Amino acid sequence: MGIQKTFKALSDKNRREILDLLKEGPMTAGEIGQHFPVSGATMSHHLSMLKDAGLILDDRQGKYIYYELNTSVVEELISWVSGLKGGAS
Amino acid sequence: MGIQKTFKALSDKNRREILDLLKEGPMTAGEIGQHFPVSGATMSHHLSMLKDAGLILDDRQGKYIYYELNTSVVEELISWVSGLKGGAS
DNA sequence: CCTATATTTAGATAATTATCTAAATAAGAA
DNA sequence: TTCTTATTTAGATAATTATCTAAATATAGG
Repeated sequence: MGIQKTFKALSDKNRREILDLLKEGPMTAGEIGQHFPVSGATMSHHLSMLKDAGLILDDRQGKYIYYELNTSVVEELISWVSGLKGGAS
Repeated sequence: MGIQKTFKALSDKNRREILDLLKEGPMTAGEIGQHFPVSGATMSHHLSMLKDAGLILDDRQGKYIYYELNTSVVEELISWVSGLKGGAS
């Protein structure tokens, strides 16, 4: 994964809003898509970037793919950002 | 400022490395530039984005402009990221 | 197997961004 | 003022990215 992909993923407003949505719990790609004025293909692309960055996990259940937050990478992020405050590297 | 500019600023590796450098203390644009294989104009552009995001502050002293970390925006960032862990929005 | 639904992948295009060179601005020193 | 140095701004270009439509894949249910 790496911090580069994480920040790239978070640099898009739609993707940050997807994460916000997923705070409420797992949701299918289609359900997530209903909250945004973009095509399913575009939504799939955003989900793919978030997944590649490790920020979300996917879980196929039959026809549906459920996405959920992966908070373990959030820890890594907080650690990086906190490092900015910490003082000399 | 806003979280959008902050994440956009952090989505570039060079800019994150500039912040890393500035952990050691204030530095002029020229000194920062020496650490990267880019032109002065490109460095100026990166510094401008970091400044616009509120991540650094500038302080002209004669011919030089010193840049330094601005940790107050780092707080805002940590808060946003922590919100991902926190539970329902 | 065939059809319908959910999602992704492929390919194209428009917008954004990183970068460069050249020119402009700012400041100190001769 | 003129020259030199530090930095930014302007304008152009190449690379990246967000988005779309159309086609492909995956799965469930007749």
